[in-house]
Amino acid sequence: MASTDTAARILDVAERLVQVHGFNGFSYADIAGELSIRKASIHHHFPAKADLGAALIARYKKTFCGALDEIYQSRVSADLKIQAYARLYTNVLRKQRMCLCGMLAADFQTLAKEMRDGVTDFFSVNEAWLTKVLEEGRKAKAIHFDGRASTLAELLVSSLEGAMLVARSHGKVSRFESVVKKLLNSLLNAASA
Amino acid sequence: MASTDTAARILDVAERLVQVHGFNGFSYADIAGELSIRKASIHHHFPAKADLGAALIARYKKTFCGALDEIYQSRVSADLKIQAYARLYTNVLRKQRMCLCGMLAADFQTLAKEMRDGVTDFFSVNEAWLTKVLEEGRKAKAIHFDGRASTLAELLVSSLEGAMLVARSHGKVSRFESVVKKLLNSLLNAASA
DNA sequence: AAGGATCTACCATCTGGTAGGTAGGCAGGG
DNA sequence: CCCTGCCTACCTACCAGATGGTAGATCCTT
Repeated sequence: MASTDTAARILDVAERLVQVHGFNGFSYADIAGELSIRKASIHHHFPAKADLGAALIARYKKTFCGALDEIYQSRVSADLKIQAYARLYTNVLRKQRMCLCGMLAADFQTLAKEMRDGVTDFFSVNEAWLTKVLEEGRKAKAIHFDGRASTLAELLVSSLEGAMLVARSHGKVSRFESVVKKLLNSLLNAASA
Repeated sequence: MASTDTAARILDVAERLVQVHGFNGFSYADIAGELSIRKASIHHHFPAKADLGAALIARYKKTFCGALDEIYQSRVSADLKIQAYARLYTNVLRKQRMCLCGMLAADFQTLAKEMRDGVTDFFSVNEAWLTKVLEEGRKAKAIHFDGRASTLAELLVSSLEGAMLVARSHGKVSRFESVVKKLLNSLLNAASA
């Protein structure tokens, strides 16, 4: 019980540190200090930093997929689903954080293979989900766009990640929101959020 | 002479290392090893890592602004100018690199103030340039869009940076290119590249 | 008693950075 | 013309602190 709890608290702190400072911008000592435990305890739960990173990605992906499922289950039109999707990003940015996998994409070349695969898969899952929603939305005439849904899905993921990245250096969530509104309006012929 | 040369070679290596590994993903020792000089020599030219980073940003910005000027001077329509702008990004990605300031935007929270200001300014300069080109293009009816040009400029920068970020983890330039084509097509009613 | 969880104490290596010295170039003064 | 002084570039050698990681003891719960 205490075990699970500590492991979860380690992941909580590590997740925030990665999202704010990047994977190479924090150390086991930072986590230990914040939780008032020893570095060795962290190594007990996550032997190497790559293990911690992999666990971080797995948990983040699981949570994110849960949110995607929930949005998908909600019986609303496709454009509202996409807007809800974008709101997932806004909520992360509100916490002054970058998307975990977006941040790890920047650190990509320095990551262990297991972590790289996790990051790549995260984006693939996102794109697959969006592709599905876009295709269904087009069929139902809830949204209108030309070309392959998958390309549009890739564009949406790219733009949202990029908007977070740039907005963070401006320190303004409002900038992110106006950009996203413009993005969805232009790409989906959707009503403004 | 030799001075300038060494400093420039240090910047060349450091630039690539930042663009590939991030600002916290390389050390003075990495640069020294690659150039077969000693760490102290690098400290001679750039006393602290933040000085190196600031010089990196300044040089990158200067080069980039030169390219922007050149595009602006070319007497082509606005949509072709925007396409040329996007090609600047493609050329960086072809070298398997992330935009220097895009990468630094990820590391933003760990940077010294001078570097932060440089990164923020880089994006502002880009957005200002795009805003100008977009407004002129709209006036000349070369491109068509609704709303503020500045918002669209912010969207373009965000999307291009994000597309680079995500494409790098997929290792595919082609993915970046198709996304950018879709982006420009959708936003500017422009001819395909 | 056994197990996991946590601790203290350590380690080798790497980090950014400093101190101090050497070699060469170039000015000015005798 | 040569000597002196100074400057820049670069070096060796070093440092304190941080890094990821390990070994082994202790504690706590079942």
